[in-house]
Amino acid sequence: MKPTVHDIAAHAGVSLATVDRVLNDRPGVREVTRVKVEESISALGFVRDVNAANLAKSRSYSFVLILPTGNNSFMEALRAEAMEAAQRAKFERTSIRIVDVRAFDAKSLAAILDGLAEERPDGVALVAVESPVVAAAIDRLAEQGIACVTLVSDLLGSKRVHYAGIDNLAAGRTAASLLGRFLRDRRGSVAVLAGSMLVRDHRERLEGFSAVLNTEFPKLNILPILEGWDEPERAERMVSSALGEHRNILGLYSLGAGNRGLVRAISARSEGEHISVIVHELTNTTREALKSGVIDAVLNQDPGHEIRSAIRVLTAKADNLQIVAAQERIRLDIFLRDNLP
Amino acid sequence: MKPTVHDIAAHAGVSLATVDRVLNDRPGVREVTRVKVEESISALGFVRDVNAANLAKSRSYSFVLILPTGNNSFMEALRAEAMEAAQRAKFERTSIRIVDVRAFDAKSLAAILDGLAEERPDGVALVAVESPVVAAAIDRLAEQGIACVTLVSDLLGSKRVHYAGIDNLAAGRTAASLLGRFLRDRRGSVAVLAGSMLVRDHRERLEGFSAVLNTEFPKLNILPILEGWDEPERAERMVSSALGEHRNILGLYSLGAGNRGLVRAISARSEGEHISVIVHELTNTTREALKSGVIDAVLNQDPGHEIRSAIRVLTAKADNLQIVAAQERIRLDIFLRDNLP
DNA sequence: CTGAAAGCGCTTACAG
DNA sequence: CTGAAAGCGCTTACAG
Repeated sequence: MKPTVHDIAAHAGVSLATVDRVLNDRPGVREVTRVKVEESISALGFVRDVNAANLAKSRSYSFVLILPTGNNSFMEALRAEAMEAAQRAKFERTSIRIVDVRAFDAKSLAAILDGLAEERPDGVALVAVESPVVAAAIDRLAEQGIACVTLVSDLLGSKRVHYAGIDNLAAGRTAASLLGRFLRDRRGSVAVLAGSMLVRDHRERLEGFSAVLNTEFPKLNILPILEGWDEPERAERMVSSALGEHRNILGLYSLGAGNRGLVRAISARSEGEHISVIVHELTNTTREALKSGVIDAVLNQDPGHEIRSAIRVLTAKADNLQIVAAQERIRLDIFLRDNLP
Repeated sequence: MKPTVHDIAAHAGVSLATVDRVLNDRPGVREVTRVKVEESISALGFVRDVNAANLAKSRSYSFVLILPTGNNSFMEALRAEAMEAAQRAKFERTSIRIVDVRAFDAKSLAAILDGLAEERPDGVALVAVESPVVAAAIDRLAEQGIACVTLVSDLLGSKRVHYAGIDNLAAGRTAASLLGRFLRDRRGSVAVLAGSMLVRDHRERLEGFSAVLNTEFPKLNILPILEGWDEPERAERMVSSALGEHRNILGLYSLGAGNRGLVRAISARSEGEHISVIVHELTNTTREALKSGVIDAVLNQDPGHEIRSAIRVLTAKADNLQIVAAQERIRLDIFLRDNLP
């Protein structure tokens, strides 16, 4: 039988309360007593039942997820997953509140974070915006012992305890590697559609992409970056005019959003050979384009995994428990037409 | 405040025991009483605290994982993950026993399954072997209410409650799709190295591979399958002689194990242009070959995810709870040199 | 068919 | 600094 606190108490000749004090590192125990109890703990191989402890404490967790608004398909999916998770969490004494913030609005985000100092949730997950005011707000929460996890977009240099998202440098490198292989031995140009070079994710993807393409596939040259602001209409215009202007475009990497416009622009082409296209995030648009052959590959991050992971990590941090690192690593999914889920 | 059984009892004017009977669908409650309690439950929006219930029941889970022996890198990784999971499980009142069985030995596997009828674990996970005796043994356990989950290799037609593994047809299709794109427009042969055509996984991968290659990439023709029995030495010999015999081999798909031999055979070639190579499972060998450029892509299933998923599913089934389907879907990972974990 | 009481493994005031 | 008792939200004999 697994030993319980009663067994420890009996073995050490102390009361339950004292065992509990030692177990939880609470003050007010004489050194000799503490040692005695600790010896019993290791002698009997005691491991605390966390669920029972949480029940006794009436422990419940309260987390806040701060998600950007906007009609971006990916962010919508992230929000839907967050709402499902919130629903399931109720059964495990965990309450999850979803807070909206305007996308890329560092000031508002920081203000929301500061506002949480009063509510004192057990943890916060946020899609970070790269800004010193946000980092400072995260650090203030950290001071108070409120753990912050960055979601999708990281904020290095802040005191966030974990990042639940993909490695964007690796994503860019992977895109280049795939595109280079798809275009094996051909000579020509590659267009890149980004959202904005002000966003770290996009900069990192571009950096990884450029590095691999330039060193490993020197026959392919990257055209000036198209900044589509993640807007379908603008993306369509930019891609269309690029396709018109440069007749030797062999490949296209879309590292941001707005892929509806990109698909329209490519589909509108009446002539020319197949262009190899790699985009990010599996949405209805990209799924259909993958099936129809307009897009060759989709790099994806699983919003469900990101949300579940963020919550698991926050829960673990709240109780100072270990996480299973491999389980929390967010994969870069590569989808072809043939392995769509 | 979240309502508890006490609140339900008070609201319905009955005792805790009766609430419990209704909650757990136990007999011996008059219909009127049952209705009264159920009304209170929905009126107060009661949801049962599963952890508290498990504590009260002194509920503990006992699962058996049946894993094939052999020095296959993938199976070793699976076993290592199982042992880690067993370690972690102790903290959650779950005991996991790992049982060895000779690989591909249907009779022994069935005997082990039958032997479990006495032990009566709460659930069993096994790497299935395609055989009627195994299916029958799984069904006998199912009759007794012992849930079986197939791991890595499925057994259709049996009463297993879940399959924790990849879609092997999709894996084969993906391999063909990648290889076809890597070899864009070229005309030549593709070699396929399998373990054995007697194993369902391998047959399915080949089926998916052939289907896509034949329909979408007609310039590539598949050479007669090399059966390497998952043994490095034999694989090396077969690949070497195939490379010697067929001078127009452009690509190679290894859908089984024994990749150490394959890498040696390819590395030994002194002449000829780059051959595009796609293999299964990320191991030390394939990781290094990916880095050095001998291999172009690795299709992988995450053994850690498979083990954790099997255990989560068994736990859920043991208590008749829902699983989060998306979380339990085992992805087909595609690794290039650029997105290695 | 129904209920009062004890218990699962821990924690928390409170008293000393 | 230490302990006895009650309690977290459920379930389980046992009695009626």
